[in-house]
Amino acid sequence: MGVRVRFAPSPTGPLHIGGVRTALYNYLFAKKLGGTMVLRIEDTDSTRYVPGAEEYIFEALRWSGIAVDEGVEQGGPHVPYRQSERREIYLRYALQLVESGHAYYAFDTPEELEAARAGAGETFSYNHAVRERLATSLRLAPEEVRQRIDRGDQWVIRFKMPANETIEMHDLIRGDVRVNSSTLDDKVLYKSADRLPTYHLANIVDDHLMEITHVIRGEEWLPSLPLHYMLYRAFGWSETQPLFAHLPLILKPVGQGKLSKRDGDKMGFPVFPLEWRSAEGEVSRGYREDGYLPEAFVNMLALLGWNPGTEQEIFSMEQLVEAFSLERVGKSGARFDPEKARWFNAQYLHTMDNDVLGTLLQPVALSHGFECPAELASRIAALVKERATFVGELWGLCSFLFVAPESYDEKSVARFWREESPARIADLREVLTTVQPFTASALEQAITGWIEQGGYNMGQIMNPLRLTIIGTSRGPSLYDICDILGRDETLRRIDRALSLLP
RNA sequence: GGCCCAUUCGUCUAUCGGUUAGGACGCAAGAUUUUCAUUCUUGAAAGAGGAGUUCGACUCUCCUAUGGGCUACCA
Repeated sequence: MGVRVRFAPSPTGPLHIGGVRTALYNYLFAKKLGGTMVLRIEDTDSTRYVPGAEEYIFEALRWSGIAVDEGVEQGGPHVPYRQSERREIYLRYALQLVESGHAYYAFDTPEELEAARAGAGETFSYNHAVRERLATSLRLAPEEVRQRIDRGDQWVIRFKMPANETIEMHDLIRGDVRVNSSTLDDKVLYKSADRLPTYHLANIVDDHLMEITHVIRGEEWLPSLPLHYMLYRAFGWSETQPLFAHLPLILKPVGQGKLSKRDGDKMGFPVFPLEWRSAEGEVSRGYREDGYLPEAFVNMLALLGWNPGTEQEIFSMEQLVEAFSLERVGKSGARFDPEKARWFNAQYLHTMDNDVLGTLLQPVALSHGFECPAELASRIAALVKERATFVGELWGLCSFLFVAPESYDEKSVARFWREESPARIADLREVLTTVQPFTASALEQAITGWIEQGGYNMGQIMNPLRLTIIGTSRGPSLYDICDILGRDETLRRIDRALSLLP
């Protein structure tokens, strides 16, 4: 049987980039091995359900280019893929565990547990040491248990974690891990209040039923791995238990802790793939809306915690699939670096097709009131793309081609506009009236020839000339600029500058 | 507090007992350019500390420190 992996997010809000990376690694692993990628929605906490979160997850994966083979949207042999629609399944399995003696009913109310915790300090643990004394089916007579349930008392089913047993586990990234079962507590598997399982039960049951072969998830799940091993054993599924790989976490760029929703706004970079508007109207930035190219975003995420073992850094999705392996995923948490994210985007932008960039530029120009033919837009894109990090910067880098300068940058004037500049530019202007054709190469020839003839140096002439035409001292080749502007506009701008500048 | 995981330049990382510890981002300098950016070259920059094991440890073991995660009727 082929490899089957799953990405199983909880619709409690927008997926953050750590989640996207987990999905990505699952996807790369599956595709590399010709396997299947399953998307399962783990909405077993009715109190934390956030409307729209599910659609957000789907769209984020789509935008990132992470294709799902089976799931809520695409269906598959194990429908439904939304856990809230699988309620009966979980109850059946929870009951099976009670019957086999691996789990038990507990009637403690949340308030009672809270009181117990408060009384015992932080050390209270619902485990082998205390369970016999609590209100559970372990202590209560069977009739009373039945009575309480029939009466409608709230109950939960807890896993009966054995005492003092060494649980030996294996992780594809971390190697062997062992832990003594006495340090573990009796986790709730199922709650009567909403007739829904908790993560642990639903997870194991679904991974088993959906024939998942590899569980690739965040490191925050490592502490519950022993429980999951014990659950597989209790069900008698150890033989077909999936292999586990726990991914290192993505940490804040500065300070302590893992990357959180709030870091983005605080430090000026998105932590979400797509923009998200909360019910309260709060807006969180997204990579897509910030102008990142999905290919760059994915490339950047892939290298955060994984490396190919070579010095290659730019990878298409196909190349990532080809190069990916869990063996080369790192063990330690990776601090997120917004600067490197920008660098990746710039790399992709610089190699983007000029025609494509041109079509992106056209609507922006139009929004500023300028109709820009495709061919021209493409030329302009070629001229300025290497100076940009984001598509959104393109307009700012080329707007001078559409709008004549209203004023002249003070610093540039102070630096380049000399006493003799007006006369020389006026002389050069006359040369420009005769250049034929008015193209970049002809202009270059004519202007450099004139400069040489006059015994000037390039900077002495070109800098003031640039100032008159675009109003600043920075930008692409002036010959190209004049070419695009055309003779009339070029001369008009020079005349205007000569009348305004000292 | 308890349990688990981790620890190489500021950051992401390579190294799977023997290397001048390599690359990338960022930073600095230089070159190119009419300017700015790009590009190229160069530079500064690292094995947490202490014990072992070994002819030899960044690499293996232990301890300490630090960082991270978990410790819910959340995932």
